[in-house]
Amino acid sequence: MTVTRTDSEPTSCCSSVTDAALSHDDAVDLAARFKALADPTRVRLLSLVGSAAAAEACVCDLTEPVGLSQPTVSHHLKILVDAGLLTRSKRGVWSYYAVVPGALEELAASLGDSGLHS
Amino acid sequence: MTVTRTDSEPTSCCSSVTDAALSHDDAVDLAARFKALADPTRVRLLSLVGSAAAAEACVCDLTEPVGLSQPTVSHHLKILVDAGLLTRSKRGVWSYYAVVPGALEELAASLGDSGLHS
DNA sequence: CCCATTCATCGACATGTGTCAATGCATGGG
DNA sequence: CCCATGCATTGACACATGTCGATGAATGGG
Repeated sequence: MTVTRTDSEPTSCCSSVTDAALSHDDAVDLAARFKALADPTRVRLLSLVGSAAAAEACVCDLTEPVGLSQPTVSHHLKILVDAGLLTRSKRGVWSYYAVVPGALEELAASLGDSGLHS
Repeated sequence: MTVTRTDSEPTSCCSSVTDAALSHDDAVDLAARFKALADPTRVRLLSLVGSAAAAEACVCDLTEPVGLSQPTVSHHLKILVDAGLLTRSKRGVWSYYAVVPGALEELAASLGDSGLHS
């Protein structure tokens, strides 16, 4: 449940938080993605997947570094996938997670590209 | 309570999430700041304050746009201040809030400057 | 065909979070 | 000196969230 941000192309293209007063819907959309990053475990998982040698990682490689149970790790990974920050590709018995290209950059742009004109 | 991120200069200077595996403490620090943005009301408040004509706003100017009670707005503003995203300056009976210069840009850098080398 | 492995889902629990009404606390005007 | 005003704090409540053990589902090997 939660966000289920299936795809939904960016509701507004190039607005940053402090550029103009955000609409209610834009604020909801932005906050939903930030909420996915509002947990140390998920930030760490994103970091682990993104910095992996093969640019992807399976759950079995992630449980030990974060020190949590497998169901909990799967739970966090699902949240990151639903937020559009990770992708999941199942090959054989393994589920490989990878960072969505440009997703973090887009989020960063929504945050602070207002600093570019200062 | 919550974060009480009084100041604490950035524990790590120039690391982005997907650059290398974040340490546990770095992940906690990053997630704490993202948590402040993990609510639509707070994103909206940040937007309202940042886009205000005088670059600052008092509580009385913010309650009506977000459609919440005054205590709730004060609560959210306190969270944003504790996260180091807003400053509060009291003049007379009014409390004026302003966006901390560079705070959002720094957060954005921690997020996605890894995209610059792609 | 059976079993081990990998992962997702479920149910349950403690804790955290957003919200409000009521109250407290300064400040400034009469 | 008293009172109105703007804001912060408190207490309370419903709800969301992180975590785990147990279970289910799918794949691949013997």
